[in-house]
Amino acid sequence: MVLQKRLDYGFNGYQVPPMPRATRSARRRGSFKKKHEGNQMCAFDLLAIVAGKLLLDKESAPSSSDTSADEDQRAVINSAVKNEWQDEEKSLKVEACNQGSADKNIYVSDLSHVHQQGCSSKESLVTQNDLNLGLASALTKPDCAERSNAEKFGNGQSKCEIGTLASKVEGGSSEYIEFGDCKLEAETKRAVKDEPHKSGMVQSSTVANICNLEDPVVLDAKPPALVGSDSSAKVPLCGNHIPNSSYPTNQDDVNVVIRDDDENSSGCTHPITTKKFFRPAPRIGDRRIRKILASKYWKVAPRLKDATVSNSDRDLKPVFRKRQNCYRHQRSERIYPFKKRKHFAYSSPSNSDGGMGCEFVSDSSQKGSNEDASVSCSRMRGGQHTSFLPRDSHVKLRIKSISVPELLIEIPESSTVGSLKRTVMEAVTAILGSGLRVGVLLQGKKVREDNKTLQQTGISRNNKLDALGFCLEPNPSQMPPSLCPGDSPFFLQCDTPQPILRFEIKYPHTTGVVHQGICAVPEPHVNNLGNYIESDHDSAPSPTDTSMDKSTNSKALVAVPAMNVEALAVIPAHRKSKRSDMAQRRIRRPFSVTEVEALVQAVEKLGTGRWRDVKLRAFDNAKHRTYVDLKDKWKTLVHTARISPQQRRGEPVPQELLDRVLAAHAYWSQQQAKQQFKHQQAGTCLLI
DNA sequence: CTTAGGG
DNA sequence: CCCTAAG
Repeated sequence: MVLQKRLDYGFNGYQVPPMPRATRSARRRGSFKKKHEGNQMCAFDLLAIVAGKLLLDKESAPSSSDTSADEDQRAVINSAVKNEWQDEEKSLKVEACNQGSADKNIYVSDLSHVHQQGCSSKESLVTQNDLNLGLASALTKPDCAERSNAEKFGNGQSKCEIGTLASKVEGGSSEYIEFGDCKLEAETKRAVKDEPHKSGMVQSSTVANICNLEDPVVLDAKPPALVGSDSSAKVPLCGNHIPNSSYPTNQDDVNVVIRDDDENSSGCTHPITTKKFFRPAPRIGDRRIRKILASKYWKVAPRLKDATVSNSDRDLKPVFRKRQNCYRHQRSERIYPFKKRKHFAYSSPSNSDGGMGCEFVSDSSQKGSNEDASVSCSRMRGGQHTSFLPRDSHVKLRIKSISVPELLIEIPESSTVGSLKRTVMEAVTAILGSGLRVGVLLQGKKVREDNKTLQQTGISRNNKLDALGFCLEPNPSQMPPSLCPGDSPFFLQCDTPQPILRFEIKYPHTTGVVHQGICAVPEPHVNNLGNYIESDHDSAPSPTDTSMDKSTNSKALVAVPAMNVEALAVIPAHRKSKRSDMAQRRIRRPFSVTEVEALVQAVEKLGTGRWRDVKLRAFDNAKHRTYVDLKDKWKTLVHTARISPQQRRGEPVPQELLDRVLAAHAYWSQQQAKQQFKHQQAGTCLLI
């Protein structure tokens, strides 16, 4: 059992931080380019990552808030939940909604799917004020004592309503770990984060296993996508619209499912598993990121290695380390402007955007409907294609959801929040940057014949397109040969038949608040993971454990038919992944006169060749000013001082300061010249 | 990582 | 501000 953790994210105008700067080495390799600009992750991506897998539903929220509507809505949700959790492996449910404004509600849950409704699951959440996201992880495939409980819960409470848990957990204590602008609830007791001051709020979460697994077929006929059918769109799914009170409350049940931190510390609940899974990383590094691709790792972008660089600090002399840390920290604290990510939902007109399920709409006048689809992602509405016009064969589809690769992340408990942020960001960046491919699913089956026409394939406006879906898959071409599917049976056996990246946040020591990963992993898999993690992430996992629960696989397949390892080989891996970029240009922050003065003063004292010292001396707490920035500023100051006042721009710098700049510059230039002269002298002397 | 410089 | 070469 991997996860009994309940996580909560409270998003409130979440601003997506930019990808971390590329490391120097990365940049040197030319793997880091500005072209990445504009490909920022959105909060939702972050969530996806954190959750390991998730499903995001977006619903247009009508203004209506009447009770009966809510009831209906709830029914829909319940249905959705039921479907979503059909598979035991699904362990997370994330929900979010855009408060107040009745335009967007987002529900996120497991399955590595992101359902998009309306158009913006891919839209930056940043733009959505008052957005709250709630994520709850539930138990997964238990094999210990809790399993029985879980099953009991799952079966007995299979009809558990989505709001039930919310109400159950309500009032529970919770601790949050700041995570970006969102908070990660470390405590397991509550699934819902309530923000009273907000007009809306995250309303509820669901726990895995609450649904019976008896009929997997149902998924095919009734994909998750359908959950939020039209009717649901009429009523806000989240926020205060749904009275929590109306849901049964059963704290006990919640407890059963959700693991408590205390339990973890004692380690009695899942002694073996947990320990293996979260045992402290030997010495690999402060941060390790593992990405597992179905049966193997997806090689993490080179820069991820940088994360381990910090380890070397330990070997450094204290002073030196301090210095490095200082800068590292500084960099990590850089603030980047947000840019809407254009990854899937809005870009790549040539490819259908990834998504699970889509909506076919008759469109007699339009062609290239795929483009439209990407722009207006919305829920598939079964049987809504009523207005088809006979003469036009074009199909218009709206991709409502998308499968998000999973990631595996491991990070020491002692890590800073900042490093956590960076880690996640790096992982996401690596994934997104490694190239994704779109897979097409029909009736739950992968459509591999790229050359077939839509009609031949059965994707036509005349057919029921309920089961049409898209998914994102790692691009094989981006993976190291050794990591290609098929090479290692190991992961093929795991619960993740699809080339999804498994992402987990792990805390080596089980004493902390959050020890559990965020995604559900079957026990066997967990063990393997544990071993795996021990090794360097470049090494291939050893196929030691073959006792995987195949039944799990099948379930997973049913639930997530989109991802099929084999499919990877089918699709040509040609396109050079347009790496979505990782770092973004920092926002421009003009120096204030005060800063200039401080700079001038420091330079007067230290000279022009010791920018690090200048930084430490005068800008030690200005995390956004790097020594390079200071150096550059000095450069511009000198230039400014030399040009006529009329040519100067921006906030005028007092002439007095400029004079000092010139003076200092002249002085230190002279000193520098002298130094060089001395060196030359010495050199010549030696030669002579 | 820091510096120094070009862009 | 970014990017790189160089130390």
